[in-house]
Amino acid sequence: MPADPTELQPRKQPRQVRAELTRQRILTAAAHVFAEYGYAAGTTNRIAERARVSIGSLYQYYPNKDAILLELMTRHLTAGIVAHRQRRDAEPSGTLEQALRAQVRAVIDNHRDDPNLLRIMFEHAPRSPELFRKIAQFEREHIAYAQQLLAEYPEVRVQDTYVAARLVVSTAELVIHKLMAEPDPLDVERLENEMVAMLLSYLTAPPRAEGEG
Amino acid sequence: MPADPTELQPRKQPRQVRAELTRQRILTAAAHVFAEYGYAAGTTNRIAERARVSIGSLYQYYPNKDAILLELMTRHLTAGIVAHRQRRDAEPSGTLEQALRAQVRAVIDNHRDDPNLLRIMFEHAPRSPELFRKIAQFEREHIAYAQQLLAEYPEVRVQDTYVAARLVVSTAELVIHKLMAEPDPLDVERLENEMVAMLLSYLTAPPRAEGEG
DNA sequence: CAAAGAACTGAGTTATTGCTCAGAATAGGG
DNA sequence: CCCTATTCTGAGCAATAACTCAGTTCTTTG
Repeated sequence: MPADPTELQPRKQPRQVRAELTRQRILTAAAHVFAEYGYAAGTTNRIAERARVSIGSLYQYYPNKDAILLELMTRHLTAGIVAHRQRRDAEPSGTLEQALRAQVRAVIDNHRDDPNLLRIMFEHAPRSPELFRKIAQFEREHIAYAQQLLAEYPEVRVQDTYVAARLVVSTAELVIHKLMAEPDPLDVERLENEMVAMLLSYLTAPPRAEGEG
Repeated sequence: MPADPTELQPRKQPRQVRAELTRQRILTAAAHVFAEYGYAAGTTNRIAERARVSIGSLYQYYPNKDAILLELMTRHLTAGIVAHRQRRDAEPSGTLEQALRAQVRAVIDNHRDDPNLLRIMFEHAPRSPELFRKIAQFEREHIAYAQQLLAEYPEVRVQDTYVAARLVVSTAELVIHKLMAEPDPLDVERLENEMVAMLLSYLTAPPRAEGEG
């Protein structure tokens, strides 16, 4: 439990090429080890062993175990944000259904990347303030984008686009990850269609009178 | 990591009243300690200390740490299943909206119980086969009930009630827990209404032609 | 090619924690 | 009130894992 936040920064900046390679090897090994053993049982010695690097080298670049997971998460989220912005700025969104489908696909692809590592990072997040902050920031950006998107379509008839955006983003993320996971993963195409259908019908349903039903 | 499944059974059955009290104190203390420190940092010594019981006593009733969490989870799920069956068998379900609302409310109440402990149990589940099995069984029952419910309402126009049931159950569970959690929890009443609206519109939307939109 | 410093090594230190066990305290039946 | 069974105690054992550091190897540079 690091009290000093600088303790999460890498200890030394590599000056030689081999050092950069070592860093990269450690990171790759950590991703595999965490995904296979989980965070607690993914020991630093195991990571070093898998990276074919001595434990001492590992601690030259990462002051502690948390710092390794933090960097993995940072890289993952950064890549996600970049891809996200590219999609947003590149082509026009098309119909509402197309836009929703694009978002749903992105989550599905994200899951396929490395479900185990992903799960471990998100599980560990509540105990690591740094991770928590990073994820929260990412989510905020996600929701802001979704809200902005909803505002573009007149057929979206929800009362409050902020609440709707949060609901849509959470639903897509959580439910897709859940239903793609073991045991009994759902057929991906089916899942995609149902998810799009659900979000679409929610967003475009006529506003309901109080106490209707 | 217990290899022998009998290692998860309590070691001895209490014969005197004080023993039963000790057992209960340990369990209550464990719930608090796990909720506050998480599973890894919630050490058995801390639990014993909080229960004002010696560490030796703890190990007379629980063969290892996992067994404590397992019993907490078992009690929680059992209570959930019982309440669930009572709701199902007691009154008629009413309209579809009313039935959905009842389910959504149940999840909300469930969350309010003890969100931290709940999160920890579900996080730890993947690493504990026993826990995993218990949860899976509970979910299966949940889905089966939902599927049966959907079949009762002609206005439900989904293709496959099994898939729809899984979607509905997962969505309610995950999204509610997420949006009620820190940071920035949503207003509960609002959440309830939106969730019901989303599920209802999904279930009753007219079937969509292929490639529509 | 030699000196300086960057990078690497891995046995060992330190701290933590799950869990044991020998014995003390308490309860209940005769 | 004694004897046996039950319950409780807590110092300490054993295992594990994060992390250090003194010394070695490799790179670069003047």
